[in-house]
Amino acid sequence: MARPTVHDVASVAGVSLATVDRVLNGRAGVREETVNRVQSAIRELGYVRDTSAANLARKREYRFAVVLPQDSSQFVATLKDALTEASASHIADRISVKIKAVLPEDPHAVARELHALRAAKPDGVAIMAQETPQVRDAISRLKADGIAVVALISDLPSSERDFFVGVNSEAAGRTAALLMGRFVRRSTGKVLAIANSMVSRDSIDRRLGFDTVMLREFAGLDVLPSVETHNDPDRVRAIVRHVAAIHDDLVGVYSMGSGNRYILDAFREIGRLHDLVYIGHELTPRSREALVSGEIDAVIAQNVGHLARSALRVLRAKCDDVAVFEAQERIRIDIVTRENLP
Amino acid sequence: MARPTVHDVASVAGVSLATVDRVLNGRAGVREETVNRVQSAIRELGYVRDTSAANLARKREYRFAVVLPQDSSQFVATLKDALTEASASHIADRISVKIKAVLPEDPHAVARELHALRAAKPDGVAIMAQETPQVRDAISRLKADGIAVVALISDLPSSERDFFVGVNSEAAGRTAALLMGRFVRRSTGKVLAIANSMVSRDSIDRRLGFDTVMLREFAGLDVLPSVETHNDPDRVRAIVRHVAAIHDDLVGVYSMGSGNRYILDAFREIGRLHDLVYIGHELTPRSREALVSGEIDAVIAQNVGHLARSALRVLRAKCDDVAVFEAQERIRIDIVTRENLP
DNA sequence: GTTTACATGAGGTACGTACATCAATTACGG
DNA sequence: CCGTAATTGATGTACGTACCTCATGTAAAC
Repeated sequence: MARPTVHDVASVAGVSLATVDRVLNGRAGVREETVNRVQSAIRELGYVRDTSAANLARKREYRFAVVLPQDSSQFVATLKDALTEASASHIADRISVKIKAVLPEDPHAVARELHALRAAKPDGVAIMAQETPQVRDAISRLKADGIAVVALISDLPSSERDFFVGVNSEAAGRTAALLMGRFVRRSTGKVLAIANSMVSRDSIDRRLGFDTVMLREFAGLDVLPSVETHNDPDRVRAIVRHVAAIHDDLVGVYSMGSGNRYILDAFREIGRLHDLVYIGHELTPRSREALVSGEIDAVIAQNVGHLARSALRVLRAKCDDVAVFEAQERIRIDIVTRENLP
Repeated sequence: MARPTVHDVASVAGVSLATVDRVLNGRAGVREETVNRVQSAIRELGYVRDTSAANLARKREYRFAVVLPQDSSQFVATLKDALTEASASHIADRISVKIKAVLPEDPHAVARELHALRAAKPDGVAIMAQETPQVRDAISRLKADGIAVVALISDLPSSERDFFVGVNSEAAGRTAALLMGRFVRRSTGKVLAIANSMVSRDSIDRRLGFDTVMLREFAGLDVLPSVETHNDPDRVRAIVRHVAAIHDDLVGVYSMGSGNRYILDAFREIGRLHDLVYIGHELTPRSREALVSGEIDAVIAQNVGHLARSALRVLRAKCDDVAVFEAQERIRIDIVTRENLP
């Protein structure tokens, strides 16, 4: 009835505690035959290591680092808060988290930070960055040092990262398209797709997903070529005025990046905010306000609290070489409207 | 730097380990002045008890029970699976979960089960049931026995439950209405609101929320009086045919309960499934299929995995008399479409 | 036969906490 | 000043695991 312990395993396998310990912790000096005996005893009893007791005995401390882009975006700020909160609630689990901010759009800065991190010998690193050869290389070195690595928000698929904590951007774009197509009441018209920058893989994938669904299901709506704001208010204003002037049949705006501020401001200035369907990404204090006021119709979001906790859990699992509980770590694509605001 | 232990507290407070222990565990025999000294030392050091070590020493076992309605609904089935999975992933945390199924719609059956549970002296109970005087009373007795109680899915607000794990039904209904209003392309028409039964508080609240938003924002759409299916396929078929015949301007269906099967079947029979906007509740294998095929346009859901894990976490927190991490336990109202299916 | 390497056992200490026992100190009423 | 009760200290054991040392066994190599 009670949970079996190493003692039970030892007596069932007919060996001493020390041998069970050697097998469990992969230490040398045990004949293969004995290893098998111990392992079948483990299976027979359904023994599972008591991680909390093990961590206690080990005085284990998980030291994690999170590399985030150092930009003023509210999304990154809320993510940072969530990480801080999550690590605070995890002090009991012996997890400490250091947050490192690096200049975004500079692959060398990220690689430098990752390189610097190696010296601190953390147990795991979560990285939110664009995939570049430099970053891939730095991750490779971290892995060589035996450090757990997870990609956060943006996947780094061709790197050696252990796991990706985030959502499928293409599906997020498809979801945005579905809402756009269904929220727009007219069957024809133009849709503006606007992003901070279209060099990031996420933006590209979102656009891809968006176009897929728009073409397939809402062929009457015409998605204009993506425009880039580069986070410049003047540029945004110019673009918006230009687009609105040229296309008198503009019916919707899809803001692919997390920065909605300047875009909203520009549309508000020309008094078009309430008659356009506006779909954006990420829930921030500002986008929340805009949802409530009806300026934004829906936001495609990922729960930052979930992201933060998930990243820490996955890193810990990778450190302990334990299977990740996939169902719990699958980040959902949240659709947030003014009525289901969390 | 390192986490303070009872030893540190003892030396800072200038008392022995035994005294700190007495204070921490609320045992008698310590002068009030000394208690204060110890407590200020705890505050000063920021000491937090190492729960895993404490549980180890205590040989603590959390024995929880979950009372669910014994119906054949897929939603309850998936919830049960999620609970089983969650408890399996929590064996490491010394949590064991017993699931009890009781006849739904029978307050006496629930009360009987709760009464029977008292004998087993569990540490906590999660209850999914309608609020009735009998249930309220039974909860009261559980609480008197010092058992932690959380309401699951449906709140039991005027009972003595410690916490509610679930979503605000009224907000869920509002969300459904927003999607209905925006998905329907015509500005006038009839909307059918259909439920298994309208006696449950959840259904009433959903309907309330639904009407609020429909009236406020989509006044052209007329929501018909709620109809009850009582889970009877023949009855459903009759209702659906009747409604479709009378109202040739039927544009949408809001299925307020979790059972979509018969309703979908009936609409499919009369060939109306693809030209009606269909909004339902809860993600089940069947509703998932219907989303993919386009028969259902959106589903308002709650993540059952999250619900299950949340219930267990909250019960444990209540047992340890520790604060609940609110942000993590807030269940979101998920909007699920074919494009963001989890 | 002796050396050597390897395999295993036996036992201890530690982690941070709980809990029990008993001795020692203090305070107070008579 | 004594007796008694309340308070506090000192110490030990336990929880399940990790990790260390030392002893002993065995078998192959020399």
